[in-house]
Amino acid sequence: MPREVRERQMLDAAVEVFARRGYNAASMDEIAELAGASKPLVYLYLNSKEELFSACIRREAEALMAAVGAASEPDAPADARLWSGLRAFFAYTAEHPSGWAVLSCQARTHGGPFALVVAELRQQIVALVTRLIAATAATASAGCGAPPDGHEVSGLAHALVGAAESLACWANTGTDDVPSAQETAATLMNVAWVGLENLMNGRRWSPDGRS
Amino acid sequence: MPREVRERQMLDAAVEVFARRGYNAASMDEIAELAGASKPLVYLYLNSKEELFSACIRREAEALMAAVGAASEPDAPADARLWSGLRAFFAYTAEHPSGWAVLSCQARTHGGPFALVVAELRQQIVALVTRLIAATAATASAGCGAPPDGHEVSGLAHALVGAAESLACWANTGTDDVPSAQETAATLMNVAWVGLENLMNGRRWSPDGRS
Amino acid sequence: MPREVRERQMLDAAVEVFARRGYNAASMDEIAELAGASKPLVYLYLNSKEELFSACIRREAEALMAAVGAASEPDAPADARLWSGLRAFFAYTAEHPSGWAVLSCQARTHGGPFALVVAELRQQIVALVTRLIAATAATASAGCGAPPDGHEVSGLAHALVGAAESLACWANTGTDDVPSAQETAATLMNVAWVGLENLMNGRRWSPDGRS
Amino acid sequence: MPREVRERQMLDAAVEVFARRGYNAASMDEIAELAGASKPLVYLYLNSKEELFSACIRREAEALMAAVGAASEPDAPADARLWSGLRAFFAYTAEHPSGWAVLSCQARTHGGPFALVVAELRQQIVALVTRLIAATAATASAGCGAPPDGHEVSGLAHALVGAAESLACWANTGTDDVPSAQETAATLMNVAWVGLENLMNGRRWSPDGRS
DNA sequence: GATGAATGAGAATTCATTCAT
DNA sequence: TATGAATGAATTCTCATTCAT
Repeated sequence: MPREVRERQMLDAAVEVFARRGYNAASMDEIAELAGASKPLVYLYLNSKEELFSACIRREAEALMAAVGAASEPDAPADARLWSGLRAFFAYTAEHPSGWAVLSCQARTHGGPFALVVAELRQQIVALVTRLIAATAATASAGCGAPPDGHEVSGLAHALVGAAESLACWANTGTDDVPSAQETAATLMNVAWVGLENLMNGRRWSPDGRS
Repeated sequence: MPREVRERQMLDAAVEVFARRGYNAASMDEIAELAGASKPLVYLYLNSKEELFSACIRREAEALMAAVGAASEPDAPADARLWSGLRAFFAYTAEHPSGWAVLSCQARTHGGPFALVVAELRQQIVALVTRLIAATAATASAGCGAPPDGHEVSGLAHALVGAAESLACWANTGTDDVPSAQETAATLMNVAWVGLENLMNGRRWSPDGRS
Repeated sequence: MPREVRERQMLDAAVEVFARRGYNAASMDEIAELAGASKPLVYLYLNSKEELFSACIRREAEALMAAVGAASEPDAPADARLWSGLRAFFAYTAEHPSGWAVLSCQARTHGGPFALVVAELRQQIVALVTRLIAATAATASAGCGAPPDGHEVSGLAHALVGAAESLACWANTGTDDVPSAQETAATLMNVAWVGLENLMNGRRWSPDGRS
Repeated sequence: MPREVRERQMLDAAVEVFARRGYNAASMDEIAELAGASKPLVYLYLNSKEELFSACIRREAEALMAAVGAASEPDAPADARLWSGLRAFFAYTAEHPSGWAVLSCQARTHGGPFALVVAELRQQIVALVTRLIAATAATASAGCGAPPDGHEVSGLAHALVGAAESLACWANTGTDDVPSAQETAATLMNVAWVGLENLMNGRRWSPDGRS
């Protein structure tokens, strides 16, 4: 069996086991067994548990970015692109729960290199969303009001991404009657869009009274 | 030294170590040392690593709920209560990063009993937020429009809680220029409030055209 | 069982096994078993294989130096002290073959800290022997001839120590009809003493003709 | 590439690696890589790690014997032959430190077949030296005194060989200001020659008084 | 003649856990 | 109430060795 195939099998198995057990509790024995290979072979190809984990994170991060990136037609209006991206994000995380679990939960609980890769991934996504929101705002405000405050747009993007992450994570834990992926995407989109509109119109909530 | 004090010290130490190392990598040796007690004593009081972890989760969950609950004066208007709750939530998680880390990250990565406790906690919070939003909506809509759809309110609550969780988690990782707790609370409040208002006014975003 | 006793047993076992198998082939399992303790206990007391080996070397080096040092009455004439030292050296190495094997063979084949300790031990012994030879020379030459050349004395000391080491090592391999310890000591003493006398009298061997 | 050449490369690599790492720590991977061949080929030619090691020892032992043997013109006087042999020995060991390290250190730390080959080598050298010393003695005593005692000659030979071995070993460890090979040879020659002379003249050192 | 692919066995080390005191 | 002493069971990782090609 050629090396490439074996390596993919190993990564698949590793993602699965890391997601199920967490980094520390995941044993190389279990990974090797699930991959249908012997432990020495895993070490021959992937050197160590840390490198294996690292490879998993990189692969999953790239796949997720690719999935989200592929969803948006570059020429569509910004809001449509945001919508597509959200749907793709929820669809992908729903279809690859293990990969998403590794990215969102496991990788973050480890300092150093792992967290960095994930932080970078998140940074990219936030930047992308910020751009989309800003573009949406520009489009929408064309005929109506004040341009939005950059800082607030950024805050909105962070909140949106945070909500998306958390909801995706939550949806994958399974047991509850969580809003479906499609529903969730719609709600988020709604919040983002209407929130944006209000921001443009200067409507705010403030502790001491309504704007 | 009375048992109660010792036990608290142990739980404090355990929360700290679990947060720092993760469940598996946390060693009973380190916990015992940090607690200033001998290992057999830890076992005498808390039986096993799992029970110790479980006790940590329960204590932290209750403390968080208490902090959030204490923040809202029951007679204040709903939006003020939501605002207070959000501020309390961010304040508490910022002041107890270890406890929050255990709740949000460590506990979720372990199947079975642990995740259940956390799920329950979340359920309570979502329910609370849903009530608050609904009340806010009722108040706000008093003189203006249609009553909000329960399902959508629930979606909004989920998104809000998700965003809050994720942002709190993110804020605790520290290194980046993350919006401050106060700022974040304000942004979330804004989104929730204006989102709500729009929902009441029937304004929606939909894929095929603006409402 | 008190810790000190256990630790000594462990060191005894370790010296034995290191001597028998060599550093790398020695397994902690075998050492623990021979010490009558469990492996974790060995690690608890002696931290790692390297530290265990290091502790063995230090202990054996000190014991050897002590044995040789204790043999010589400081007020005896230098040649008597050399004689006592040689006998003590051969007696000790014959009685503690494992310790000597570790010092002479195993420790030298490992770079870094181990070799350093052994090198230091050897340095001390060579220095001691050099002093003794020089003193012997001074005594002997009192009424007869030229003072010996320091460099040659040093060379003689090196050769003597080298011969002693090698013969002790050889004697411990056992199987052959090797000269007994006592005999060997006598031969070496003879060589040293007469060699010295000749050196003082200026008699040398040279390639192109006899002295 | 013809088999013979390959085999020599493999042995060269093996000697190097065995010397550097010791028998157990030497890995067949490293040897194969250094030899520029694949591991299966090494196994095809040399069957196993033990056989490979054995082959190394045999080759190095023969080469050393050959070098020492080639140095002495059979018709020269015995002392000149001893002198030539010593110089050749020190020259060879200095030029082939890895080979000498394998012979002197690695091989001895392993029981069974390996030690035997080395013991045999040593036996041959001791025998040769004994013959040379005896011949030297015969020559020297021609006109002067008692024939030397065979047992003592043998003791002298052992001491001489031991000193030579140990000094060669020591010289290869490098770092210290060890007497140079040439110097060492001279010192040893001197000791041997004058020791011998004294033996012939019946001068001895004895514990209870000078001869 | 030569090798990429593969593994069973065993190495050091750590940990949760329990007695005897 | 408190602990020093002790361990069985796992974990990561390495290595000599063998096929199928």
